Amino acid sequence: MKTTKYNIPVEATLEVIGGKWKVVILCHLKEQTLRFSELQRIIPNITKKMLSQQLRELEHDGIIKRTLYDEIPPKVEYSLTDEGETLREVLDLMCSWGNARIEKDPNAVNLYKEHERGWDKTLL
Amino acid sequence: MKTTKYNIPVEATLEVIGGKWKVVILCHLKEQTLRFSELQRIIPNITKKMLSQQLRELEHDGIIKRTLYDEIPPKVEYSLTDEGETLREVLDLMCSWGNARIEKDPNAVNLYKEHERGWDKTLL
DNA sequence: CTGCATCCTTAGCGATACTG
DNA sequence: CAGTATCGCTAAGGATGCAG
Repeated sequence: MKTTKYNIPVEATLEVIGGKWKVVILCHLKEQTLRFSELQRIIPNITKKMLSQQLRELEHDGIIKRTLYDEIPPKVEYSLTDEGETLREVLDLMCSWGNARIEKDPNAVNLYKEHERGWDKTLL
Repeated sequence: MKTTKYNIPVEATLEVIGGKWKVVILCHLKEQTLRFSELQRIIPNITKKMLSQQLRELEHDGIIKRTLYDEIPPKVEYSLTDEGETLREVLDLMCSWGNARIEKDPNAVNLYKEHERGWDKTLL
């Protein structure tokens, strides 16, 4: 039983979409239903373990829906639930804010954390 | 010079407001200018080190403004910059989404009390 | 009051191997 | 294809003390 008390309501949001990967995953799923392997491909830096873990948590929180097709080979699709759809506005805004920031100053963003690994993926 | 590329633009947003504390800090600062000690008081679980660290990063990223009053004892105020103001929509939405989610969960809503000090240890 | 320095703990995350 | 299991590292985060 969960006995968490929030000091401020936004912590409830962070509990659901916080962490390194969930917003990225949801930003893809809000555009289209995707299979596990498709998510892996368009999120190049995530490991299977993390992807699986984050998807399970999002499913547990009622944000995404997991559809298993009983085929060989297995096929699983992930999509937003109705509850997940209520996040669409938030996700859209976060995406467009990121876009605006990148266009404003493409360099300023990474001046601070020099230690961070650069991603040379051609995919964007 | 190293150039960091994002696989998806929203990662630029996460780089600025990601982590455990920044959204919480900004949700307070979007309502009012606050001193260091005031932030410490209304975010009971944050340590001085983390608060200081997160504030510095937010300042470096141009999101908040640090105003030092040359007094004894020292007085420092934090507020949103114009760039920080562009986050207000995002923050507002995240806050209201959290509110809505709490209201859906009778258990959590009963445990939540705004601006009360510390955690209710009787519930932990 | 506002913070930085130091040391330490933790848990998030990753690499790899394995399974139905 | 879609995961799980195990191990281990590292960076995030925490406790404490010192300083302007």
